[in-house]
Amino acid sequence: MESGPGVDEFRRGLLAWYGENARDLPWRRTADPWAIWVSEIMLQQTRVAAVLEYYTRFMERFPNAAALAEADEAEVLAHWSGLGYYRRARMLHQAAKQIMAHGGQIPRTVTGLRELPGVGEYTAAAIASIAFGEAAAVVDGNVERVLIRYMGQSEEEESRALKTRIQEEAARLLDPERPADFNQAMMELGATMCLPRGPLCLGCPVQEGCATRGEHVTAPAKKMRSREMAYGLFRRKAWPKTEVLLEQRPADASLMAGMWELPEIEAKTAQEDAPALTVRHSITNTNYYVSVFVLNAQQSRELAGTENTREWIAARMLMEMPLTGLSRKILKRLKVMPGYDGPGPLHALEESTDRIVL
DNA sequence: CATACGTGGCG
DNA sequence: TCGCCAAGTAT
Repeated sequence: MESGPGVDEFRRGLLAWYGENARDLPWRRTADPWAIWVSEIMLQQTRVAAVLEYYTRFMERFPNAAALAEADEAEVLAHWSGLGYYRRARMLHQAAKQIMAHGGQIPRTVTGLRELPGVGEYTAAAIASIAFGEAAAVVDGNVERVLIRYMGQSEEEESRALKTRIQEEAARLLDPERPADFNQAMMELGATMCLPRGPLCLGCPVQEGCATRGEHVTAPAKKMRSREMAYGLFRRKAWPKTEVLLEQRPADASLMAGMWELPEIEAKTAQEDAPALTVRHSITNTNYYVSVFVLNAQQSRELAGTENTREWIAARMLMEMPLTGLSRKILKRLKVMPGYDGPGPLHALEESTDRIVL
């Protein structure tokens, strides 16, 4: 009853392939549960390439749960700024506090981990297996796609039944001797070989037992909406004391609550000059076409009133602000704040930069 | 169970 | 200028 057809071959083939092809990623070089936990949260719905730009810097500042628990939320968000899904950062912060309030030990089991805010079925299984060796099968988007293809799928199967079948198949195939490697191998296979479109079946280690060799129906996508808007980059004082006007989103906003951004201005208002910058920014299913106008302190008086907090922020402080990704992007493009040189500590605004370039 | 939640890159 | 994604969770 233990192993159905082909299970041993599946495990052997997959693990051998993973041994040869695993990408060298920072969170694969550690056995520290905290480091693995942080990586799993950052990787939720987020590309590896994007996480790499944040992970090391975050871990240097918050090397353990205690460090994060002691930090202010604003600083946590500042280190997450641009990564998206900020609720993840808030929940991770809450979870760290929760752990420190209960003795400081990270739970070692799926059941225990599942209690933590921000840790769902996938993440609990990932941490339990990778950090603690529990034989729990992970099912993320990659694994789901791999298994649907591997098992085959009938037209009339209900989605609930399919989910169950995927979970069961993942558990059946899981190598109980090496759950950490097996789970990561499954995800790696989905991420690098069993691609959503154009799967690389010829190089697939489990091709032989695969029912479909790559067929996969994808759900029709939702329509994108478009919206035009404009931001004002209001500035005052000369370099290096330059300040820009920022506005804080309401604490109860559904989107990016409590984070700071440039003040929005009337998109239609006749601006004398062309925008200093135009960018597209898509959030969920809305494409924002954003124009940014550079304005002076005088003109800030023409701003519409708001309940929100507005403050003049020194350019050199921007790195420490929990900015929205869009405002961060704009401030970097306009060289009001420096970009990152990849992973590493935050660096201060360089003194060599003479003045704002527009 | 559907929906909201962010972002940057690519064709 | 536009569609689609990528290691999910909470409600």
